Amino acid sequence: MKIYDELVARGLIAQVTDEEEIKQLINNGRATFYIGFDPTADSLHVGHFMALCLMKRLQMAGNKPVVLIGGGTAYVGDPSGRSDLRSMMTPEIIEHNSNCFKKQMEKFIDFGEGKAIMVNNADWLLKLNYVELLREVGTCFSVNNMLRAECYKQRMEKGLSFLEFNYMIMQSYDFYHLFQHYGCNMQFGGDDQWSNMLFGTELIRRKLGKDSYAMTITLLLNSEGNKMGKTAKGAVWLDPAKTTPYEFYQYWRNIDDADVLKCIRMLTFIPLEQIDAMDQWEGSQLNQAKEILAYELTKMIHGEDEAGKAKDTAHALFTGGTDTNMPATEITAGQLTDGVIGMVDLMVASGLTPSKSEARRLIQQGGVFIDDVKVDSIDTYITAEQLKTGVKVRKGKKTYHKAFLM
RNA sequence: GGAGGGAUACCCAAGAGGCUAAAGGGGGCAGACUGUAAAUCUGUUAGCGACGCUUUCGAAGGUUCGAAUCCUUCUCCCUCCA
Repeated sequence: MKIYDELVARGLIAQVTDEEEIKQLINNGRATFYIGFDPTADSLHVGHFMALCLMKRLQMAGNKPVVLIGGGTAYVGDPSGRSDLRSMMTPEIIEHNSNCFKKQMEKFIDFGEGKAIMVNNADWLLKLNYVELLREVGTCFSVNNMLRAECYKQRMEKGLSFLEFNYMIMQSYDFYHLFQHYGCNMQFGGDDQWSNMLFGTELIRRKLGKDSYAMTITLLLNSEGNKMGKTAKGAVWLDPAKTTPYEFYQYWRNIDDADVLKCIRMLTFIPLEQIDAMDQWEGSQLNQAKEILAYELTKMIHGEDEAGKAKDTAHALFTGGTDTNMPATEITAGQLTDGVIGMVDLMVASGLTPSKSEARRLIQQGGVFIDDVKVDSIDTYITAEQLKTGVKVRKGKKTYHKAFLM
């Protein structure tokens, strides 16, 4: 199966400008394509991961990826998919985030000689002169058309600042720049980028009279139509310091039935025939599929060792065994009073609850367990002896934490 | 620049001098049921030395025994006119 058909079969492609042409280009490894990543945080998240996977797949098929770090566009801020103004980032933060992105990407994409390149649009965008830019590309953009773009429509009611309105022009300019200087003839991105990307191809056509192509990746939505990779606490990060491998594993392990196969198809490199076989799975077998998904993804991001550990830990915890890999907190002697620590304080010390009030509430509702025995009073105390061997604190059904005394 | 409207907890949204730590919904968390899923039902959802105390209704002042509610100034947002 050719790469393009595989992408379609995996459900990765959302929209394309010229299907035949794009098919030809990528199937024959003749595309030089770019995907932009704005450094809005100090770690990549699941959304970026999809784009990187696509990049990897295309690279394996002989195409040349260009990773564009949006060090310049981050100064402006993309209004797409946002209902309010982004807070402006300082140059220092942008710089820092860009570096973090770089490091994480190098794990996925082979930046070897001639294989792929990484560029930063700060290198050309920040040098632009306002009036010169207006004269160079200003006539190529119709405000009427821009306002019709989906990404702005949503903002017409809430308000859209001129700063953000210009984001599209910056992104279009990037494509134009890369087309000229790096022979980049294709742009990929999330589906929310579609209008920004189209204006890029339009700019190239008007300025250079050449064709260029754009393709968007399906947004990873769950069965309820919300973006995946987000939790109440924020994004699911790829940086192990922000989302531990175990948490990462658990995120996928706990996914809805309805979303498992879709995720396996879109995110893993498991051969399609194998995935098609899983399509029939139901009930407890489908539960197995979640484990496969969680393991595969954790392996890709954190490596085989970490994935194995996460899996073992999960098995041990959920089947009642003991395991040393669960998140742990060290209690110091100073936190003890008369050789004991109150259950409420222990909850807070281990980060299981943000406040004592919440810890109390949780205990009163019967949601806290020590070594799998329900804690039935907020006046429960844990002794130094117990802590020396380590106690397993469980909050609810799924959150485990170990506390021990050094 | 002018005329109106608005800002309430994680989000949406009621409240218009004491009965309000603030209705309702969403989301989150926990319990029951389960397959570490979904759906459903129940509880809970500011903090703390906890039948009490402290902080919280955009910000700062003021009136009052008492303010999310009344007054003054300021900040931000929206709509209409220019």
